[in-house]
Amino acid sequence: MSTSNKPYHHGDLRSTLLEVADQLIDEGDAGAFSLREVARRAGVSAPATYRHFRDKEALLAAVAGKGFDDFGRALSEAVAAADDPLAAMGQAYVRFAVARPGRFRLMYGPAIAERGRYPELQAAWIAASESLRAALMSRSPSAPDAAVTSLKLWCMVHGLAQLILDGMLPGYDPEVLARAITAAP
Amino acid sequence: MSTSNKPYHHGDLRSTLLEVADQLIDEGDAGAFSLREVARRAGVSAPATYRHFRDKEALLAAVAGKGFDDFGRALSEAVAAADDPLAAMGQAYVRFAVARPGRFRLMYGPAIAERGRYPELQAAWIAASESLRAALMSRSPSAPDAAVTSLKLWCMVHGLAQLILDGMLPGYDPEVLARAITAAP
DNA sequence: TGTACATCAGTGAACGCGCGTTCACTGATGTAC
DNA sequence: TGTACATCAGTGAACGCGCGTTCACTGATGTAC
Repeated sequence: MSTSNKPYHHGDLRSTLLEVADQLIDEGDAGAFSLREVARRAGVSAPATYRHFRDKEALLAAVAGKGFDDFGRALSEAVAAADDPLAAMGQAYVRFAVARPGRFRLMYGPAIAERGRYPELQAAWIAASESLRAALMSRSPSAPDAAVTSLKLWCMVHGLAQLILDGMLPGYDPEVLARAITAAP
Repeated sequence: MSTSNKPYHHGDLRSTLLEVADQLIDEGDAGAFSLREVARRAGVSAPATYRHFRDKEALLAAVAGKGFDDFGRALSEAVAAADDPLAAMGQAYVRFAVARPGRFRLMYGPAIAERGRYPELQAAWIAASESLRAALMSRSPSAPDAAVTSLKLWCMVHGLAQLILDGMLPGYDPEVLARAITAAP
């Protein structure tokens, strides 16, 4: 079949579905995401998605995996170019969450019941967590309590992102909050 | 009608619905919550719920409000009895989340689109945040950067709770993590 | 005490909906000879 | 070059489902006289 017969997607359908799903995840209220809507936007029938993903959750897992890829990249880029790697990471972390709340919630939230069922997702998370760890350890890499300090910092930054997304800090600029939180003591 | 005709709930239906909904919110995977299931468990027809709540979201908001009441109470009880109020609060915070993840997610998450539409929920949150604030300020109440320090601590504790619920810290005992995080520096 | 009446919490039936997933199929593409 | 055939990505129809919500109703309860 020629490309002109399928005007709504170019290249392989799998990538198109991923892109569309990645967009859709950030629209409307939570739970508005559906396989059928993804197919509709890709200009394809709903069953066609089953050629590329086992089921709805597998598609979500793929989107989440892509999310962690982007996340890791964003973190390490921010860290690489910064004087204060930790502060840069914190700001990048929060910026990532604020830019795409639905994607962030998908990545961290309960929509995917067992992450262990998706090796690619697992791998993407592990890769991202390496970038994260590097930034978390940047201030005092060899202190005896480095593990606890890292955990504290991660919780702090992650908690800030969550609280902002959940509307618990209304009226504050996320960037300002992120800077305040990650400022060197 | 006599009480014996309605064996599944005692006292006013509104309270029964609240209790049942509060239980249900922590069962199964997210999104399994439905008005119809709540009514079923209360031994009542689905439309009966509309005598007591405008709609599904209003019921959820009521449950969330009750959640914040309990939350605030748990925090201040923990704080009151402790040598180290901050550590006690942190542990109570995490314990609350771990004990009832669904309820915690409902309270903080996006299930209720606009919290502002539910004055009781708003009030419950404000009351709970007072207990929280008291604990957050307990270590250095008059330091010049008390606001930022409080925010940091809140983010830290909240982030830890979220990361545990989201399965990002598998294999660790939540209590131990909470203690580690809130230990005095 | 008895009766007419208003109130109102709860009922059962029905509405329209969109969902995830399955099924048998079609028709284009690539390959073997 | 031509032909028979296998492959396989995508289709349209259909499945069964449970949902939130509305509607006209019933029947018990409380009140006024």
